[in-house]
Amino acid sequence: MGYFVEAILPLALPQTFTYKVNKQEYDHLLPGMRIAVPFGKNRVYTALVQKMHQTPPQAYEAKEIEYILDDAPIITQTQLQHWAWISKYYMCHIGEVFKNAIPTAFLLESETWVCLSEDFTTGDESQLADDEYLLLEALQHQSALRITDITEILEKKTVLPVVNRMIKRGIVALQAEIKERYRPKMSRYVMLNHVADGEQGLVETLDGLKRAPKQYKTFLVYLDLVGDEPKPIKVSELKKITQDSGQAIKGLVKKRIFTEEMIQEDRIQYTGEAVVQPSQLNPEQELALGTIQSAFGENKVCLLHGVTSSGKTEVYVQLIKEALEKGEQVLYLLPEIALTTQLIQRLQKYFGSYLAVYHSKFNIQERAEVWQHVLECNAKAQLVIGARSSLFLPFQNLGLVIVDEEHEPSFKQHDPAPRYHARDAAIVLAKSMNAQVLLGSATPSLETYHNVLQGRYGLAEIKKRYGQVPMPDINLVDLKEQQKKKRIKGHFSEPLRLAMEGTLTEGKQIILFQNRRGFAPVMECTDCGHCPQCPNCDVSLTYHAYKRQLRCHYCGYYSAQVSKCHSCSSEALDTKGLGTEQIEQECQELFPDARVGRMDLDTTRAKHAHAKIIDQFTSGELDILVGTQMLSKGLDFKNVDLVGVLHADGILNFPDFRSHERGYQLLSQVSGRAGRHEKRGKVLIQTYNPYHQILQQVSIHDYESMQREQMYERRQHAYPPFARLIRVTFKHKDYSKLEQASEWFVQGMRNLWQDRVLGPVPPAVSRVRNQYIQVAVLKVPKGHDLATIKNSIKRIENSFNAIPYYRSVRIIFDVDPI
DNA sequence: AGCACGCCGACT
DNA sequence: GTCGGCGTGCTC
Repeated sequence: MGYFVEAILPLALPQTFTYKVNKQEYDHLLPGMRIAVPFGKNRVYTALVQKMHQTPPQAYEAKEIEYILDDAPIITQTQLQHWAWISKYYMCHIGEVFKNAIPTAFLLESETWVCLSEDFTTGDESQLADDEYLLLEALQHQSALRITDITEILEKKTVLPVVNRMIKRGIVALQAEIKERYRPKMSRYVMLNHVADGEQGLVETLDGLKRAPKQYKTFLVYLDLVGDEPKPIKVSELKKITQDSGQAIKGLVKKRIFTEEMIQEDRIQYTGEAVVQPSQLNPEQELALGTIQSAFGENKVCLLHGVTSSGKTEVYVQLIKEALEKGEQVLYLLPEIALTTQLIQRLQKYFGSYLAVYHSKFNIQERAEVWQHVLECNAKAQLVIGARSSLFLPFQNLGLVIVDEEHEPSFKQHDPAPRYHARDAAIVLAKSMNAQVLLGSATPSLETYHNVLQGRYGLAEIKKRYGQVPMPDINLVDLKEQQKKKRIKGHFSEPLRLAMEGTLTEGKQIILFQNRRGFAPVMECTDCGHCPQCPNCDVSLTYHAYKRQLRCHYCGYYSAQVSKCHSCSSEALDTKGLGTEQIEQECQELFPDARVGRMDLDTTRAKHAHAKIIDQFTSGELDILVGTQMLSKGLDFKNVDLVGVLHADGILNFPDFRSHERGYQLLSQVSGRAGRHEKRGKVLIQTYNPYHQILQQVSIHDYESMQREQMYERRQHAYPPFARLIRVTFKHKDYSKLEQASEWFVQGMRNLWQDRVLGPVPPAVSRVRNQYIQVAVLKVPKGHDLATIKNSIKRIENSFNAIPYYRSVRIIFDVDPI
């Protein structure tokens, strides 16, 4: 007898682990609380209590827990069940779900510290080796050192033998310390003091500052930055604009015109109250709302299929409002790229302080805070808007889930495990909590649409744009013909150039869309055709003009630009291909007076670069914006009249069964950026194949035909939504071992499922970070029991791992891969 | 997943 | 002879 706890550790291990607790701890602990537990020789992990019991383990002696971290569960029972579902459905370990689901601030990490032993006395240093002496000396200056510090001090990789020798001789000792990972980043902000508030106050204040020109200027800049509502402004930002050394601000604080406060970064945006009542719905929206509500009445998931800028958000707002009034929690899921300040500010106007944002870009304390609010059903986070991971928040009283841009592939987590689809997991979660689910899109995924056609989901449609704005006028430009007539300059056809010229003269804005960085320029030798390759991955290096470097997009490898061909030593090197950078340059050459901006992963990796470019574009500081797909989501630019797609074929011609569906979605979404207000927008799509079905369908906004044709194809070839896929990826650095091993595994699968197994084949990029890759796919037709099949795959994996030679090959399962 | 342990080649 | 590489096995 005794008291035990089953603990989930944040590791990719199949089982839970059993620890011993005393009676008192046993009475206190509940499933969902965190505990610190010893694991292995020298480590401590934050684990989660899965359940309590009194059955001692047979095969080993359970260790005691280190201590308890919570007074109450931070994970609900429902959530634990949902985690179990995710780990089973997506074939991953529960520990991986745990690690991914929880804000990192909740996962303490143990760190081993080395310090001088208590019974060490100076005097016996004489027999020490050089590095031992170095370590001792370092410890006499600093009381404790991390292993990584020691690695630096001794300038070698393996320092543990040295440390161990010294432990044996009683000179040093180890300390395991648990530390909180998080340290909030505070910045100084200033805000208008209440005294100076109001029109009257402002005038008086300005009068009072007449004799302090620097302060006067600073004050004006502040007013300019805040706009109508008083909010704190970062001191460093203010300083930068006013070129102030800090004296002026100090003066203003001293005069009590400003108040000073330290505010945590990123937390600033969600103050402020609801200021606007939701607007009246138009008849189409009203109708859609009714349909949605009746689907909810039958406890059905409902799809809201509304064309771009049909005002789907207003319908959401209505539903959210109703749920909030009932005191229910609401989760609003969006793809990461659509989580822009634009949308958040808009929702904030309606819901004010009920709104919380949960998103990986926010700091970990902020996330931990939202977590707490949700757990306590606090009104401050009654409405959560976030990317896929917000699915894991500890909702207790969830009433409504909205999955906006439901078709977006980024709802599926790719790496690391759990490789879950947020939309699908949200539907499962909502079912278990009796919450309603609304999926929204202008271009629904075929999976969802299939469910609609089958009658499983309800369907509400809005076919008109909001406020009588007509759908954009989409034209296809035949590049082949243009080429024949020699009308192409760079990558711009004549119609596109003319349209751009016209738009610029009218003072309107242009968005140019160039899909994916895969088309980034590669260096090529014009003599022998050689093109520099990444030494670690199976891809060509791409040329980045702004740093004059060749870079690998897969592993980050880079080299200075080469001046000679490695293969034939010729100096005739040229960049070919089509990247956003090159388009930007060409734009500048064609329209020297236009102000051109660019947005892609490279320009926007820096923290606020993204927002800055969008701001510049919105405020009219830029005329032309060149970018990748991140431009297609959630942005509402009022002044854009023209959208140009430079090379549509690149979107349609890649070898994936979803490429046509994806192409339709992408092009429709991008086109939707044109003419969102008043005037009818124009879209020009350049292509070598203007008769392509998908392009034709895009140009007349014919989702219906696209859907019907694609469904037919999918049914013919037994692809989703008519079958489920399970992808198995194999990775190893030894190519021939990988080949043998994957062949062995796939043979095992083929014995059970014959020709429904595809592969193994190397993927498009067959080596990344020096690891070779093979991929196999199993098609599971609808009606087969997925759980049984997964068990069989797991059994094959077990036999596979029993073969020592194969065991080092990494196997990754991806259920419903995207 | 980490991380220790143990075996083997390549350098002082 | 030690250093550092990598394969193997274990973690309650």
